[in-house]
Amino acid sequence: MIIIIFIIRPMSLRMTPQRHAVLTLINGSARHWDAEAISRALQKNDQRIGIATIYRTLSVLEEAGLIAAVVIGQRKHYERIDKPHHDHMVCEACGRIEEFFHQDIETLQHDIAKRHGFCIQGHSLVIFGLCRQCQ
Amino acid sequence: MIIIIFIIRPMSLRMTPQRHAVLTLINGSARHWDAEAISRALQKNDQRIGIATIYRTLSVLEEAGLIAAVVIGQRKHYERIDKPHHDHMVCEACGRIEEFFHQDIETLQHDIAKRHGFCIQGHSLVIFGLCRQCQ
DNA sequence: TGCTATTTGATAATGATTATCATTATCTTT
DNA sequence: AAAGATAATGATAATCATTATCAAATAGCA
Repeated sequence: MIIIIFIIRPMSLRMTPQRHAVLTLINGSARHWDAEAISRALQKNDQRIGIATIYRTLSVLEEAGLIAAVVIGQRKHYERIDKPHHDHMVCEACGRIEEFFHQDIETLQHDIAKRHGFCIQGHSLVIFGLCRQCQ
Repeated sequence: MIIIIFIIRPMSLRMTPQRHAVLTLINGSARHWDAEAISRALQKNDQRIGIATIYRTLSVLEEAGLIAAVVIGQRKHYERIDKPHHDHMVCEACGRIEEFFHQDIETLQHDIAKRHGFCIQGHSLVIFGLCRQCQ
């Protein structure tokens, strides 16, 4: 599955070493990344990529459907695209991001949106508080 | 109720004309405001307040519990504090923000957080899509 | 290999927000 | 009403995340 993601790319999207590095990093775990974190992590691997390129690359990869973006707090985060839909719990103390999925919540969201005559394109649900470790 | 909100202020918080203007504007309707919108609206009323003061005032009023803040998209919005808890549906086309409340969703959120050993401090639920008018 | 169009990196620019600082003003006491 | 202490303002500089610019580099195709 991961291999397929690497090989398939939209028409005219070039696979540069920089894009490959970002994609590999993001697909290497379930973690959520912001641009800064990606830059730092790649630098640690002796892969120095300009910050402007990081932002551009993330934007291009997202548009191409190769990675997923989610806004948590006031910042954009990125994660691998092959995860099923989920929402987030964010620890206010340590910043840890946990994922969750609850079918009933999904369903009720659709119900209430329909009741408002609203055509859903997506949703963002973030529960913030303290994780188990920080309590 | 509104009158009480105006009169009661935390110790050492001074009630300047600027703060009064912002508070009055926000409490004048159920609308959601960002800093820029507030600045523009007040200017229209010939109340010219520096943008730095708008930001400061919003921050102070929020901390004092006199207004409520909510992050929608990547920007902070402010609204009157006397509304019951609610979440938001945001139209991607026109920007309109509708409010909703669904007790079952609230309950299920508590359930799943508990299951994760997570101590909830709050949550943010934004459904984005197209409102009735924009479809 | 050559060519074309895309992409990069460094840096400037942008926009939302916050910090700074001299000046102003609120609020309490006298 | 005046004085005094301290909070608040406005204008502008600074900060930060992000985007735009542009010359140089490079991916990918013929």
